[in-house]
Amino acid sequence: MSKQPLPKLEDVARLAGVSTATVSRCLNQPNQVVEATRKRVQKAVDELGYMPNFNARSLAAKRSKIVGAVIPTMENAIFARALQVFQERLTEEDFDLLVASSSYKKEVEEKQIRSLVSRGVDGLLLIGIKRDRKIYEFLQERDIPFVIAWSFDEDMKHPASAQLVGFNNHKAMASIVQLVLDKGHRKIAMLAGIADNNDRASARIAGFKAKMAQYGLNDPDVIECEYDIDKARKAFAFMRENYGTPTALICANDVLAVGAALEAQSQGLKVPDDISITGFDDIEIASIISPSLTTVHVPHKMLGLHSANTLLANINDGRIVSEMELETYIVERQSLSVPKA
Amino acid sequence: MSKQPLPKLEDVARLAGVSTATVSRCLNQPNQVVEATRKRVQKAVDELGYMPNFNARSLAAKRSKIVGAVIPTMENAIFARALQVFQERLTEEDFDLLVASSSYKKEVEEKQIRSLVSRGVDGLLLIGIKRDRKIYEFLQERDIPFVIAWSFDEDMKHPASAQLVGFNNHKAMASIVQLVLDKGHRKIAMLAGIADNNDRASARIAGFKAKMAQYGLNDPDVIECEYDIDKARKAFAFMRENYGTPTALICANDVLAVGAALEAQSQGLKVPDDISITGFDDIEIASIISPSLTTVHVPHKMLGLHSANTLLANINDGRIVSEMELETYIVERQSLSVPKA
DNA sequence: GATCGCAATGTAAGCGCTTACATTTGCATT
DNA sequence: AATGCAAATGTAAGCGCTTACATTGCGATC
Repeated sequence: MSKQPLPKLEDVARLAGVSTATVSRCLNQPNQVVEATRKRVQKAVDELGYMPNFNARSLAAKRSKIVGAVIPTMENAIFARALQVFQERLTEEDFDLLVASSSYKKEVEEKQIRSLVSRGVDGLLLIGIKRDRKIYEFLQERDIPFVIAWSFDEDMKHPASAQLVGFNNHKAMASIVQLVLDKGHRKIAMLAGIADNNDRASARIAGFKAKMAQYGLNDPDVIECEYDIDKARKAFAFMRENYGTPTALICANDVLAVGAALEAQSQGLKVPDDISITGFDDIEIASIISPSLTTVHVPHKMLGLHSANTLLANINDGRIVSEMELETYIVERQSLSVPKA
Repeated sequence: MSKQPLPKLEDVARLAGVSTATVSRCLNQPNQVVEATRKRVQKAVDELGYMPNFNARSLAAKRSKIVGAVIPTMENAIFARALQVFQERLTEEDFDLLVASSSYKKEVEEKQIRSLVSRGVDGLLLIGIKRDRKIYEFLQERDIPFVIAWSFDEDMKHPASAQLVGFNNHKAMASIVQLVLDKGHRKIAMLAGIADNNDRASARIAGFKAKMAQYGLNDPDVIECEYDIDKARKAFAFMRENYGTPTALICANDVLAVGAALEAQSQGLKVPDDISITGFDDIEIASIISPSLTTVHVPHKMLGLHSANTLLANINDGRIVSEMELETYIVERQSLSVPKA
């Protein structure tokens, strides 16, 4: 209750009989201070229970030791887990993490980015490439290091100052479509994510269509749907009613695939006997649902880890790792088989 | 590249022909400024693309508009989702969120709390009650509002300054054990969380044992296990080998239950025919695994929302909501049935 | 029209640090 | 012992805001 004033640097300096500059150096560049002094200061710090005020430090030093992350949502395990690793890595270097989620909304994301920058973050983690040019300009003007994670599609324009840590969504999707085609499927539809303002979603759609076109299958059925199990169920039901039932359904992520599989099963379809379903991401749920999901494994931990490393290298040493492409691979499980005769 | 100096409050003031105090008021208490001036200032702000420096603001105003959260992990969907709601609510009030995760480690958590406080957070979200007295003293000395979420067990000592938003873990666990007993099971074991330094885990164990004791079933088998599917599988295998197979297995959360169910099935046991399994949390996976899990529904969104509200009421208006007990309920699905004859 | 009271605005002192620059110290050289 | 130089420490000017307090302006009141 008393709320006695907290000790500040000056108090430590006085008690230790040194100047504030020396105390500050003890805390920030200890090797510049001779051992005897350092010990004396440390003693004073302990005695007073001194803790630095990071806001004052950030203001004076113009660096905050805070990194910001704007992700679509923590509800999808793929982001939650990547963020977990990202945060753990940051913590190792004494950085803290400010998180914001945009719910895949462009304007929200923009606001969040500005807010985090106002907070003085030393770096920023962003998901996906596609966003207003003015945001990138904004970031560049202020010299804020940022990494763009998750996307790595050649054809995508990205600002020179960006650092990429991602995978090729187009290619990964095409590869699993190839697998489905190899199994003999031709009547293939896609349950996609909302492509608007989402380059991963649109790259996956493009990958699907491109591969289909290679087999002369033009204009395949594609329905866009939010990443939500219930919405996926409804979307799948809608698809069956309006476009008929494909022999294989490609889903833009595992959440959609789970929704579709559940709906298919509750409509009496056997998966994969009556309909094959594939996912994307390889989150835990993919191996637990039955039938387990054949899906594209996205290296989410690596994404989180390398994003952190890239950012830290830039912030701490000015080292720029401009691009890092990670590999995906297909995990074959039970939800994909050859089509019924 | 240019990195021209960013406009500051003073620049805005000069351009608008007012004092810095007036600009500051426009930004923070606009109603104290007459409309004409406000417009003029707004124009200057737009013209310069001015953005306030939050570190300077926090330093001067002694409030940061940042709330911190230390959670065990984002890997468990129950926390990720609660955090998502928590963050969304904070964003509505222009607060940002600093997150840290402790991996259930006491010392890590302590360090994180100190770090967040050093950052000048206006409030703190903590999971569970049990922690060193000195941490609570630390928080009280600094007048940091904090809410303790997830726990709400009567017998637990908690500091007067704490605000609780939780549910009764003991009671909730006892209730599902009751249900299992009602089905006729008597050979019941528990796959528990690590009780050390985790009051939810220990309360759940206590709830289990207390209910068992009511039925004269003393010293039931309890194995503690980290919340991880693979570890749960191994723990279940270990349990069978060393203690035999119960007719019902109570799990301290859904992750453990899923692990146990998968292992049981891969060992040729039918769930629930050969062994009933119950979970706790009711995360998405519980309804997706087959057989779907009978489990305790934990109102994670409400936990996130009310934690945010409680904190905001305290920070913004000094209003103290000291306790808020949320209800859990059992969701009956397929993994629990009567024991085999 | 002088007086009062309140609302709007201005002045300027910090908030608690960091760091450029100045000064002192200690030590090797001569 | 005098000299020089680098390493250690000190001095003090900010960093970009907020806010207590002082001042000004303006309509209402007598």
